[in-house]
Amino acid sequence: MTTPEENKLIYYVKKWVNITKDDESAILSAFEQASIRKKKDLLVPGEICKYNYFIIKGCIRTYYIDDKGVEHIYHIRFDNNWVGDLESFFSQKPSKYYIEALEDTQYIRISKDRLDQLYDEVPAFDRYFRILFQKAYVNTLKRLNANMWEPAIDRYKDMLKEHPDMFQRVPLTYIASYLGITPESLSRIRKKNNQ
Amino acid sequence: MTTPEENKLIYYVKKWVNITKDDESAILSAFEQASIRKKKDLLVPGEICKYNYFIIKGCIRTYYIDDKGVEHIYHIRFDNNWVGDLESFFSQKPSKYYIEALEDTQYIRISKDRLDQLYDEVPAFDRYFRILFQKAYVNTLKRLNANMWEPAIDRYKDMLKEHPDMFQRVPLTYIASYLGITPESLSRIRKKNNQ
DNA sequence: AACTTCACTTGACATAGGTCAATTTTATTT
DNA sequence: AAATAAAATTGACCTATGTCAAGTGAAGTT
Repeated sequence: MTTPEENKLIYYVKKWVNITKDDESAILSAFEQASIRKKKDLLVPGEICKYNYFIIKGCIRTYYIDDKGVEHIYHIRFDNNWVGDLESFFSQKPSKYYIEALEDTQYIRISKDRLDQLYDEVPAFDRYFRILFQKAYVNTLKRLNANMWEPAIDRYKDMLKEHPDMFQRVPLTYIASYLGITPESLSRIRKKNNQ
Repeated sequence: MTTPEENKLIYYVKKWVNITKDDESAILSAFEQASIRKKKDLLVPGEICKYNYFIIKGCIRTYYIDDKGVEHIYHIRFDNNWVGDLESFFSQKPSKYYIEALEDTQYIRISKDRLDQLYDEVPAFDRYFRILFQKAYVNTLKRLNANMWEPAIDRYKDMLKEHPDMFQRVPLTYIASYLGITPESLSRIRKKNNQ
């Protein structure tokens, strides 16, 4: 009944909260499984973000395009991570973002209504997301701090250390945007770092 | 039994989740009320952040001091907001931050153990914090975006618009740090903005 | 009221990183 | 394999913001 794909979510939920067998099946039945091909969009600006996505395997980026036509990347996420435009998802108002697959990607997804239902059915799931958001918030504060007060080369070295896989799987242009610099600057930083 | 101070918290909790009268008293009994004078610290680096604080009235900043001795301000918060070093609070490991009163401040506080208890007693409180962290996360992403991709003058104008009170209550030096610039730059930006 | 400290402003100069344009390298498509 | 497109590099130059130092003003303290 439960595929290995879905069980990956259960595995990660159990890392943080206790759930019963009943909870497990309630959770699993709330998700749909799907996949998307490289370069295709899960969401484009103007659309409402109807789902919250959990990546089983693959790579997803979220970004927006500013007035001058420049892309700015918020997130690049791999296996076993959540993605979505939370703001649009929770308000059910149109999004400003693109959510795009950078690799062929398998995911599971849950709609807002279904998630709200699930929160009522399985209070532990409320707690799971409380913990998840808490961690996401702390991490984003750290990223903010690094972007405000650390030079780009330190942010680059940090990423090399924390996410070496990123450089295998994602073009440098995207990594540059995620780090808050231009591709040219990243190129120069890498050159300096290799000498 | 319940003072007006404590009821402010209940008022804000009720904005987001439904709670019973029993829940209300469970919540209220979990908090202690206290106050702190201007320029005094709720937390200094090396200490564990034992409490999460809800400001009833006053102003609190959180900041750290870098290797070069420069202060960097994360948050400046007024009445009806939460403050604390979440990372230290949840891990119960030593903090890197100062949490300091910028005005004489009344607050209520809750310890980690008591909060964990409360989450079990009142599942709605879990949900309340889920929603709170979710919002904090989205807001921090916006702040990150602004700091990465918008010029300082836009961030300044934004603050003028969204938090005009800030300029009444907080020295410009602190506002500059919060905006991610030096006091000198803020001074020049303000000059330019007035002409 | 005088003293001291802190907050703010201004100027001269420095620098990290951005911009634009050309070139090379790598990947994708036919 | 050739053709095309996309990604990455490099150089010359620019700009926003930082740094350091001096000066003025405002606020808190004795």
